[in-house]
Amino acid sequence: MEAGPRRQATIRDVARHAGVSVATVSRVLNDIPVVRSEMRERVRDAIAELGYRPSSTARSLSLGRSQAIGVVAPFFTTPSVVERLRGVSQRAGHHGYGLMLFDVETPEQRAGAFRDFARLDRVDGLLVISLPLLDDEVDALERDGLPVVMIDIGHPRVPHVVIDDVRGGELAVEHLIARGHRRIGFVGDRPDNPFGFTSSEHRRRGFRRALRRAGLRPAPGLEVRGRHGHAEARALALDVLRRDDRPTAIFAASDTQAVGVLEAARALDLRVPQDVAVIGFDDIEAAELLGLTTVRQPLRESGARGADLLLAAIAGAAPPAEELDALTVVERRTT
Amino acid sequence: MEAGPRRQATIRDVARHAGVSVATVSRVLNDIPVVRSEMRERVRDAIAELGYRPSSTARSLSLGRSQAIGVVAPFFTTPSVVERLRGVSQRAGHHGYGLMLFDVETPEQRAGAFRDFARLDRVDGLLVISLPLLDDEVDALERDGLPVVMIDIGHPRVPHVVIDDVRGGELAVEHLIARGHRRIGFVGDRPDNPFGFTSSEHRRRGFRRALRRAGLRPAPGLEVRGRHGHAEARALALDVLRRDDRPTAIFAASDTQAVGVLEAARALDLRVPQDVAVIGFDDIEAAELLGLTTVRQPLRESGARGADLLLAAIAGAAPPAEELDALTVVERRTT
DNA sequence: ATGAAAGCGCTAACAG
DNA sequence: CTGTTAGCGCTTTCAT
Repeated sequence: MEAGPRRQATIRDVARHAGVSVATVSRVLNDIPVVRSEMRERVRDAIAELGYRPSSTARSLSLGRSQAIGVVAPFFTTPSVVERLRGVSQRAGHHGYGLMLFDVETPEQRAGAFRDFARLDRVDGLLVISLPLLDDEVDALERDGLPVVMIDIGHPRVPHVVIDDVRGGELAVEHLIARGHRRIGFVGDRPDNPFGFTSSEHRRRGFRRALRRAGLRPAPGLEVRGRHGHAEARALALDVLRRDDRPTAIFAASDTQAVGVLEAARALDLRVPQDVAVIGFDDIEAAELLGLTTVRQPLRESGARGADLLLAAIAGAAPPAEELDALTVVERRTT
Repeated sequence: MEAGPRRQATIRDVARHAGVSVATVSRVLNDIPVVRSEMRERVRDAIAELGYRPSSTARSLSLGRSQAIGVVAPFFTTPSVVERLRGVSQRAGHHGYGLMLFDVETPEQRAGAFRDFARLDRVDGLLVISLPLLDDEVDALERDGLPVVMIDIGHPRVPHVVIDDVRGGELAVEHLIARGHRRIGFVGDRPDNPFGFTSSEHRRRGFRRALRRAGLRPAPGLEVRGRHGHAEARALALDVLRRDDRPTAIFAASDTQAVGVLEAARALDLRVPQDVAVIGFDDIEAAELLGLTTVRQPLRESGARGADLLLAAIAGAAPPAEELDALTVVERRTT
């Protein structure tokens, strides 16, 4: 039952066991071709017999890099982050990099994640998803020489991959207008949200622009904003849908919020899309399941691109800012 | 523009700058009370002026531990994993542990994740979610003295946290029977799935037991199994729902599969729950959004408990196997 | 082609 | 209370 305290074999044990020097073992480990094949064999055998596994911590210290990247994001408050993470994971894994997660669920944690010295140094670079970076933070990161790439939100001094949220908002509204809607509501995040998310406001700008361009004027009461989340969106939508001048369609700044709108419609016994049409934004997994029409943004790809940029930055390049332009309306059953 | 190659300050720089020894700096860093407050001040100032951040890699090497735990799981194929991860993240963060992710999306990756020597040593323990461990793997892990805890699936020699899936299957079917259903179908995973998931079969056992107990006999054609995923489940459900002896209710072994059943029902213009009732398992986030009746298992809590057990194991304890028993049917709109 | 030895940055005896 | 120093396990000159 007792797992005897059998110390892990070290490179020295292997060297001794194989009757060679540690340098030789290291060379074998790193596939450095100079080693005679006979030696190589001896070392390989010793490794197998001892069940030796190199210590990546020691390796990191010696090399000055860790082969891991950190990902800072609100993983569980924002479903789209998980989707992006898929892309990140795929690319990072492909290049032999490990993934260290820093979940940020509250504004306090947010500050902590960047200040957390103890943790930050064990990654070779940082990927920041959906969270804006303050100038001080960028200063600090630059001072430390830690490569950073942002996804879904930009900063003038940081390479990032974003989409054109304003255009996305336009697309959504153009879709509704094309279907004959003239009184269109909007449900989104409040501009002063604690994390500083900005995409909702950009999408609202697109919403307004599309209305204006179509000769429509946004009715003030039909635009509502609140905390992110489907429950909050539900409450907001309830208000809007109870008005006398109830909109015939609602654009929600995210699929999560669109779900809230759908819930509100059901609560009021309104049929979707006959009584009220709904379009969301993102195309998270649940959107397909719910049959939600939405503006699709390439979530997985944004993660993949972000990871690639970061890897390039770690390798010494100075990656550019990128704008992904694959926004499309995915029409399903809610419009 | 050039981020001048300003080398990171080390503990020695701080010591020099403050006119003390590295040992003293180390003591200040680790809050060891013996240091005179005057010294402490000097050190603190030096740290601030130099913008010094301790290297956790060096610390890990010296200490022999990394303050991080690894999580191995099929993160993106199984939505419930993400939910469990919330619990893990919360507890790990609470105890100052970092999280290293090892995503396993294919059976090949699966083998790799456990063999990946280079990565495994940088965590103090391993949490394995929803993936069975082979005896050899457990041997290897024990030999290396790496603490492991499993979630959602057990192994005789590994502490784990599971639920009673058989009982869960019973609950689902009892719920349907209580609503008058007598011809009940089942959609689940095939027993020989590539990852070796087992919960579906256990739930099926519960399904059968409940039928038997109610004096009903399972009609062979109404029980179907295939690859995991909603698309596959949809196809399977389509077959079942097209039969002459179409069931009046279907128990899906997971919410993901229940979604497929719902899609099939819609494709055939069957009303839910009038023409066919559907109950799932897990209570993932989408279940609420879809109004899916389901057997709720405490996903977040399983993650939290697993993390706590692992932390205890790392601290030297020998944690037990645990069975969470908070299974309940959450009735929504599909039954 | 191989080995000896000097780090990488930190912790923890041990001395004083 | 503070400093000296020997590791932690690996990589990498520099010799040979």
